[in-house]
Amino acid sequence: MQYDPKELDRKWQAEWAKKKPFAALDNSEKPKYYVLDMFPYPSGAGLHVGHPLGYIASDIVSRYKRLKGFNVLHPMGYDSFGLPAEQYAIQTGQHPAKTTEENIATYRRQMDSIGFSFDWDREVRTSDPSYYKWTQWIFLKLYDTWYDKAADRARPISELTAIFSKEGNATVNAHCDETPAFTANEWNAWDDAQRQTTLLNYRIAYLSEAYVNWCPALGTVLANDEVKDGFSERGGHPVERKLMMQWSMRITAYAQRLLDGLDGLEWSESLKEQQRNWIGRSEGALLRFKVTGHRSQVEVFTTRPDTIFGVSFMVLAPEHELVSEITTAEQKSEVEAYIAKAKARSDRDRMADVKTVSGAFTGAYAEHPFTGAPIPIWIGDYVLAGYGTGAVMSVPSGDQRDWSFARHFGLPIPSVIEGSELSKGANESKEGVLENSDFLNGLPVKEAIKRAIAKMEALGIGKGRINYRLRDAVFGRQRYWGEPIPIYYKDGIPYPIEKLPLELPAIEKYLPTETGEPPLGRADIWNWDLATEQLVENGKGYPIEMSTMPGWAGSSWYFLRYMDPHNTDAFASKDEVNYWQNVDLYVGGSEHATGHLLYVRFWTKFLKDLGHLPFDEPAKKLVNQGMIQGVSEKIARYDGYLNTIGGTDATANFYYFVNASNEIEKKSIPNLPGERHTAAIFYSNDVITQLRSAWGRTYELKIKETAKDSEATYSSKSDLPFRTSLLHVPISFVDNHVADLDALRKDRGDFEEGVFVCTGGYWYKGEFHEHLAQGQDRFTTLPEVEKMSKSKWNVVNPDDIISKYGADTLRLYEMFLGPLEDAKPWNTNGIEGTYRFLRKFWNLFHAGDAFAVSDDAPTKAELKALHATIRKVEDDIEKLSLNTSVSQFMICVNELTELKCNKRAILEPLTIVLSSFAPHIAEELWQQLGHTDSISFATYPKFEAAHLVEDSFSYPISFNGKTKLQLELSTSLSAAEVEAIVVAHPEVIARLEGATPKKVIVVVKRIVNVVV
RNA sequence: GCUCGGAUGGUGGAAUAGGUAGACACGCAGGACUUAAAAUCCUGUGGCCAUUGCGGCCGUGCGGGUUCGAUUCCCGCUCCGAGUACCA
Repeated sequence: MQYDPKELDRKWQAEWAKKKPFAALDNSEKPKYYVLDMFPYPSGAGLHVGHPLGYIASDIVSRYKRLKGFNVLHPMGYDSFGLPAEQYAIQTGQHPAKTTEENIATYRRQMDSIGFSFDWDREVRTSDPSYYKWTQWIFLKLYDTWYDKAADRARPISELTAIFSKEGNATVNAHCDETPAFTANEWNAWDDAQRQTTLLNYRIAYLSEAYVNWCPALGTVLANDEVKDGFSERGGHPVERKLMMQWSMRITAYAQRLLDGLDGLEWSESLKEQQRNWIGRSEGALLRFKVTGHRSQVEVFTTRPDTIFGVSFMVLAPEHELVSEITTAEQKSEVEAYIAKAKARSDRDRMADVKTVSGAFTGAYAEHPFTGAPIPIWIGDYVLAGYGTGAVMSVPSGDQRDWSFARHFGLPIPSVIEGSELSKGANESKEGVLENSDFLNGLPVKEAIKRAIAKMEALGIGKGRINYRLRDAVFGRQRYWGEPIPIYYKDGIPYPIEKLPLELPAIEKYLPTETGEPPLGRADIWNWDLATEQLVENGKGYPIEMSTMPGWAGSSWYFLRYMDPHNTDAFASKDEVNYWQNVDLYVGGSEHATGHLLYVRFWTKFLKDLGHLPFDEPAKKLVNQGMIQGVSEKIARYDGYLNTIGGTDATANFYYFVNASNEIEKKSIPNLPGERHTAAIFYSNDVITQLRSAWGRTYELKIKETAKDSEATYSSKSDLPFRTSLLHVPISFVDNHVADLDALRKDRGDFEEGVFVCTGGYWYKGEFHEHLAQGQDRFTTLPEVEKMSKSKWNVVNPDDIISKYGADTLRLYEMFLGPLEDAKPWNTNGIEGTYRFLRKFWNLFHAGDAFAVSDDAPTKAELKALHATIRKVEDDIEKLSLNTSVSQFMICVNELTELKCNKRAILEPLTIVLSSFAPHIAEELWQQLGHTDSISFATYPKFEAAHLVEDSFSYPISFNGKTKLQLELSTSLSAAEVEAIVVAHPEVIARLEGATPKKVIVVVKRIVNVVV
């Protein structure tokens, strides 16, 4: 029997689908282990080779843990609400549910073909009403909760209203919006509308008017983590700031807990650091400055209250609410002009241009809280409205931005730290001693900060304050394909819809309405009838919220649903939650660091606060698999002789260069006459997918594979007028007729060269000519590593690998590429090696076509090979160092092949160890070994150290740390005995040339070092 | 700018706890088998020098340090990658 991976894949995948050996048990005495992958958004493109990397790793762990006796929960599902399906729906009119369904089918087929051991009976889809019923339920809990800072946890609103009716809000220490004080009597006298309006200031899910990231092209608002450099993360459309009524989540209430919780997590340091930076805690003081001649005060946040005597001016953000109030008549026009200018600048421009200093003087002055000195108040766009209080006390001697501003506008720069050199820039160091600072003089900075805050608090002008960069998360999206927010409005006041799920209504078109409402504004039946708790025709009930939830809503709790996916009474039963607890190993991409991974922690802590969970972190251990990048071959040089009909026109020789930003740079070739043309070729692996010329023509090319003189033409699905496909040709073929090519060869060893024959045409001197040249045009490409993406023509599909080598080879090879967490370009260079390994493994069991395993007793060498592997693989899986496990398997099989080992006592346990990596071949051989049950029910073999004990060890003998010879000595010898043998050894004596060693270091079973 | 990673042969990458640098694999070169090719197998493969023999020297981005001994620890650089950015 020959190793036939395709047949084994088919056979065992069918068997697993039928017998479900990977089902997690609901009521088990076994210890649990929860291995979770980040579930995918099912895009139309399907999986590429990068996606399965993490899934393969987690699958290996899952299968291993089962062998180790754990009840393993290893589920998979789909994050199936989202923008692309909706965009596609807008273009085609197809319901997003339909395309989503189709995409899921593709994903499922591809995942099955890799042989993952998911428990598919637990699949979840965030767009399924039976799932989002609970997303909506959690939303209502968030709506019905406030954050008690005193108790440091979320509490039901009912407990808040109870306090209000007894004591008003004076005693409440809540994380909330600014709310005027009221008494119990006032509260009790209010009508419901007024109470509800007030409560919105306290609710964790709340409606408020706020500046949001508005993306006009997408017609929706976006959360901060969905905006990158002023553009939407999806689609890359410009984003602007807009004041809107919006649902938000008071995640800021959890800022400190989200920060503290990181310490106990086994997540990568870089990921924890990203979250820490995103939360952005800074300690300092909040203090108020009186504005001369006004009742209003300017409040500022500073991390350096010690530099208070270095304040020489203040700057407000242009949007600051006090600007219009305090600006003097003389300065009014200047200030207004500046505000107008600042508004016109997009965030993008503002960010790109951080060097330019700009601002305007308001004409107003504040009073220094200690000296009473007048401090001019300016506005400037380097102060952000959204951070701190939107105003700063400027200390030009201690802050570079303040320093630049002061320099630009000729404001004073008083020194407050001894020895500051202020002619070239500010002194931002936190080391140093205060000067010119009244009661702070002579104190070191850290001490002065404490003293300053104490004094401010004593005088009642300020207080110590911790500020966070983290913003509340905008929750509403003006989209169709998301969870409806279960809220109706009565006189503009929001109320919850308790009857869930509130299902997404059908609509005709998926665009916003003509009046600018979200797509749900197109639904005819989107009113709520209170009496019947039913949807009713618009106008017959209360209008329902038209925005939907963001993509991160469904993914913020999905790990809980897997525990009990079919429960209709709760998101998951208490029993299941208590048994499975949180995720033991979570595998996914680091791009979710400040989005999903923050939100899921937030919701977990929230649900813990309400008593629904016994833990407050979703995942104990998290591993980020590195991105598998694609390699795009880009033309670095192209030499073409453009032949016209009837003759060769060598004057059209041209040359171009594709630079790093994928732009084509024209380069002229000295001493060669003619017009210069440019072109770019994109291809993946062996096939060029596209040739675009700079003059707008795309060529179809017929390729000559010159080495074998066979012709190959590739057709394409593209609707481009001409189409290109190329094969590599051996470098030796290329007649390098242009001198620069040699320079290129020297610079880079990784280029490819080829020749193509063009049967398309080209534009020359304004005329189109059919191209008849054969084998004349030459190109040189350089590979460039970039993200694998459809638009870059560099996607490698796992299906191709599987159909050629089978799933086990793909699994092993992806692990063998390198450390799981490293980013690495995809290449198939080594795939033959892993395939060869599997065949060698198979051959251990077979003699010719016959299964031939003997029951003879194993030798010591065979046992050693086996047990070294048992231990190494076990250690490696715990560390997720899976590339070295694959190496170990190769070493072991090489040794067993050498030993001609075909013994059951060795091969059977080895098959179990390998089964988590290469399950198909393992199942087959397990069956051939006579087992009827799936190998996933086997037990991981026990490592026995005795088999690795050696009688002798080959000591490396080094002189001054440099190894010179080996001595085979018994391992039972003591250090002193080894030393005695070594110094008496003739070769050692010869090397010493009569000298006496100063010292001999012996580390038993490791090394001997003779110091001369 | 700041934060966090990283730098080892032609390539991907190994190297418990400071203890034989380069495991394993690819590629390449030579050989066997074959009409031929594929597949398979064998041998070699960090660099330089010597190869009539043993061998010798250098070598983990660069410069220092600690140590009997440093890819590993410490100090100072260079370069690359990722994240983040007027955050007061």
